[in-house]
Amino acid sequence: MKYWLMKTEPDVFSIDDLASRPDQSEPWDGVRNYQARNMMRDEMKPGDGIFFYHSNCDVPGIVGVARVLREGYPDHTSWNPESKYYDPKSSPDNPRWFMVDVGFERKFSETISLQCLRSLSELSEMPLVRKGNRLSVMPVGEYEWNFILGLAQ
DNA sequence: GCCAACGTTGGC
DNA sequence: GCCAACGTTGGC
Repeated sequence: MKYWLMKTEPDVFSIDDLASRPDQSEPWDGVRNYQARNMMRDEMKPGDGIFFYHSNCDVPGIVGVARVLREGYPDHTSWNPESKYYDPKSSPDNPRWFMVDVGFERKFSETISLQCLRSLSELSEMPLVRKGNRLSVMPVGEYEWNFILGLAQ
């Protein structure tokens, strides 16, 4: 089992949105970055843990835990001309973009802010706290996973 | 294959 | 809103 961190802008899709879905799950569509795609297509497996991260907001940080429910499959929004995620180079026969299904697990009582994560030397190896990291899906080590869960009590 | 121009991300 | 960092595009 592996661990991940997935970023989302809460104005677009927040952990509360995930929790209030009828089945508390959501296809993680719209990722248009090759590194992130490769992880979703090739590496993420059902049962893997996900830190749910809010970006571009008042207090950016980890707000809870989700779980991979379904491994990578083609992101159909990529061949829908009506979608804002449309990519003319993607088609059902030759899908360019992939997504996973994500399920709600828990919301932390308080956001573990990026500022807090940056301040902890134990987490200095995380890609998240490295300067200029823009990946919306990134792996989390088992040590960091458990350490951060400890912060959340 | 290089690299300048351009677009996007995301913290601040 | 600014801007640094980084990814993508496309001319050559």
